[in-house]
Amino acid sequence: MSEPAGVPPGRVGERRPPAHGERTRELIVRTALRLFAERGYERTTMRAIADAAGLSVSNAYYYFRSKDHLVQEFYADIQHRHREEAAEALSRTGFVDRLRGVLHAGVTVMAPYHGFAGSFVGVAINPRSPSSPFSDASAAAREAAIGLFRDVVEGAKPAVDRQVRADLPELLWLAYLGLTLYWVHDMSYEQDRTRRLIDLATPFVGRLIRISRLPGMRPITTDLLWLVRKVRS
Amino acid sequence: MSEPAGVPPGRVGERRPPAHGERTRELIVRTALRLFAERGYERTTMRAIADAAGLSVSNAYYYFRSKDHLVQEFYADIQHRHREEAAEALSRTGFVDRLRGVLHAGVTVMAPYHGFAGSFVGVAINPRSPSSPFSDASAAAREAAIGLFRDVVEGAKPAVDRQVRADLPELLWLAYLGLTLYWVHDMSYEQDRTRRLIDLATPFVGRLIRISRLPGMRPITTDLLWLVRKVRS
DNA sequence: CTCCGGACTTGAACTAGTTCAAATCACGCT
DNA sequence: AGCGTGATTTGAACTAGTTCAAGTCCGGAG
Repeated sequence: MSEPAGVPPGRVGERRPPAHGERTRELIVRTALRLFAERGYERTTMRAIADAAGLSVSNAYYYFRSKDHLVQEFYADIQHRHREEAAEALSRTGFVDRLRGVLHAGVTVMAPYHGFAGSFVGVAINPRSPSSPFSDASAAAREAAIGLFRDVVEGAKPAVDRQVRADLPELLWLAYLGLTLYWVHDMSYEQDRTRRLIDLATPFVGRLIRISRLPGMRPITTDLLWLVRKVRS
Repeated sequence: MSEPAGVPPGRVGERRPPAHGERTRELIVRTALRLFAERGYERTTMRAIADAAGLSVSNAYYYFRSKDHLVQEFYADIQHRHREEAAEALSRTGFVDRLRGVLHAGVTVMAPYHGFAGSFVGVAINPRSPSSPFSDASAAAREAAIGLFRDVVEGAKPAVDRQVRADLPELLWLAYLGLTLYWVHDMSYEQDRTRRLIDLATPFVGRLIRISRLPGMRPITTDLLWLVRKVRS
């Protein structure tokens, strides 16, 4: 599994001296993303990608160690667009409004890929896969995603209770991963169920957070947060 | 994707007139399971399975439409052994004790497969896969698994609050799926983290259930259950 | 201009899941 | 015993991800 002799042409977030290959690399990504959207992941062969980009298959493999690594690129792209799509929601003030908006933005951005997202998730769920959300390789994308939820929390007015503020972004991100799993399995028209889940669950989350600081609940909240911290990898 | 001309040699739970092929079918399953345990999923090729069982590859495909379908068989096996391993825990009385025991039993049974369980989960998470826990094909296995948690709930003394009793088994099963995901990603020695999570989280679940019927909590519990029902496929 | 090393490309193979058309086998019926 | 039919079985191909060894290309050193 060590890097091939040639060169490791850079992970997602990495910057290197501008080589000529950068162009080719981007061409491959763009072509792959287009074909994924057109025909789905499994039915887009590496040969098809190479053909459509006007290269040889082995050349594509010079830039991406495997088809999985292309998926990683896909995530980076989605992540980026999620941020953009979420901008409007982040201009609101209420915590629940912000959270709901950001979640809907995520669903909106992923929508075109719903048909074959299962394949992607299947790849990503494997701890060994570079595109696993917990892998070192996707550390950058993960930080960005958690950062989005940090914005949700920190920009909220009235401010979120201090006790939970630190842990909440990561928890929300985890919940978002869960929501994605739900979405993948959601076969309703235009994934309406997922939309509805967001609309129903976000006020509930807000309520729980508000309740969490009532005198009677404090010890439970404390214990739960302790559990969460204890259990985090 | 319709059945091949020959015959659909039966889904997991199905009974058919005892054909000769039944033997062969079981031979394949046993061989595959052994090889999976020995070398993992990906490195066990269909050719290797066929060789070890003394058949041709295409013959194996006569009995199993795909490698994924073999995974389904794997789940059925695990499920069965989970039940056996859980027997002792189900002889206890306290809800938390029972739940904890059943969860530990699950982890114990899965342990030998931890190294490559990621591949299995990756296959199963795809809604299209027959081995998805939500698929029609695994309805039987799913019912059995939920049944296990129903036993946990219904056999508990003192009895679990009536309000949540109906929904709890399915929720616990979902939580168990989540626990499995955690376990897959748990790289600690002998998955100790997962064990610890079980030990910490089960009393917590017990506490939440007890609290849920306090007068102040009732409306929240009701709303949450309503949400759960609304959101279930 | 020429040469060198590293960046980039490529066609040909290799592997493994899957399919297919053509056997072969088993067995009840005549 | 001979036959028909459906159940089994098989070798050979096909597809697609991946690897490999052998180039080709390009920019800077001399």
